[in-house]
Amino acid sequence: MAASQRSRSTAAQLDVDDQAAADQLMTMMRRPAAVLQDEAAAEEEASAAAADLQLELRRGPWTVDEDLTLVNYIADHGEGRWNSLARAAGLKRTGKSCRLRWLNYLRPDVKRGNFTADEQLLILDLHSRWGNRWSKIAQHLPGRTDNEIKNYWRTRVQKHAKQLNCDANSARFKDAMRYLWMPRLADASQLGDHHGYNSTTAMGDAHGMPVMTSSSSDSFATSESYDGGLYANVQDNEMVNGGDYWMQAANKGLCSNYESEQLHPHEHSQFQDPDLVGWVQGFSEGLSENFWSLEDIWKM
DNA sequence: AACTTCCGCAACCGCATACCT
DNA sequence: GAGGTATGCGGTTGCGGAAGT
Repeated sequence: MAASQRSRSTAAQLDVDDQAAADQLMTMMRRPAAVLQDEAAAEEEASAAAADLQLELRRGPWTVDEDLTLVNYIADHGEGRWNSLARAAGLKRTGKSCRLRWLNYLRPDVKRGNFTADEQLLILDLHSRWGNRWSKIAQHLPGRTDNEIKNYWRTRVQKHAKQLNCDANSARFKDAMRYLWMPRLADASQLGDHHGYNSTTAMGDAHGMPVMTSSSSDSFATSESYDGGLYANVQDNEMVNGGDYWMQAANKGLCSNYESEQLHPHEHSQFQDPDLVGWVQGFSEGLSENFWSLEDIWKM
């Protein structure tokens, strides 16, 4: 779904009448969260008893008012202690629900919009190493949530795997990713295209907020934990072309299962599974030219 | 125009782990 | 160490809009 498309949670309730509330929400979301204050704890205790009376909990999509309440409360009292926070804020939601809403949607630093080439490349690389460790992967994509990455994987990557009649976790599909998809993403990255495919048209999100399709250069520049990784190579513009990119990636041990001479598919068709040679080459001739075009990759 | 199918994503659920008393 | 609670994580669901017929 395009970044500009309204989210499910707000599509139903965000009409003209809600615009003022949405504007207020926008403003609040930009406020830095204050540290948790001691008096807040006292407030929470006092309100907990009263809140016990209102046992009916809301579920489903969040309203703008609920968002506002949550953002306001966190701005004043900080996040954490979600169950008591939910009660103290007067939200008829579980602490879990509040936490999820905040982390996945309301946090000021949540980046929305399509994944850039860098981000896609990083996701593919990290997933090949860690599997479905979405939270761990998300730690290396500033502003992206595990939920978003998980959805990306399920809707885009697995869709292509399905079209190829193979499992997304199969060695065959991983090879296709390594030898066809990732090099092209790396090339795109080298060309300086750090924006999502439809970023130019994604001017606003569900709340009318500007979609943060900031360049990955900006966002990744602050990543400190992924040292010496694939991303760092891309960001530092150390490599001039895809070949150098993969050579250096290999030298840094980033392509775990492959020797450096195996890394460039057009020069070395030495696959983990010999049967894959013809299979992958098939994609490089015929179908793959369309199937694995950069545009298709962006669209995924 | 009406209906159906497909797709993307927010939100929920269950479980595991961490933390506190 | 036991029990209870809070938090985090990954899998799954279901809604709403887009696309297709």
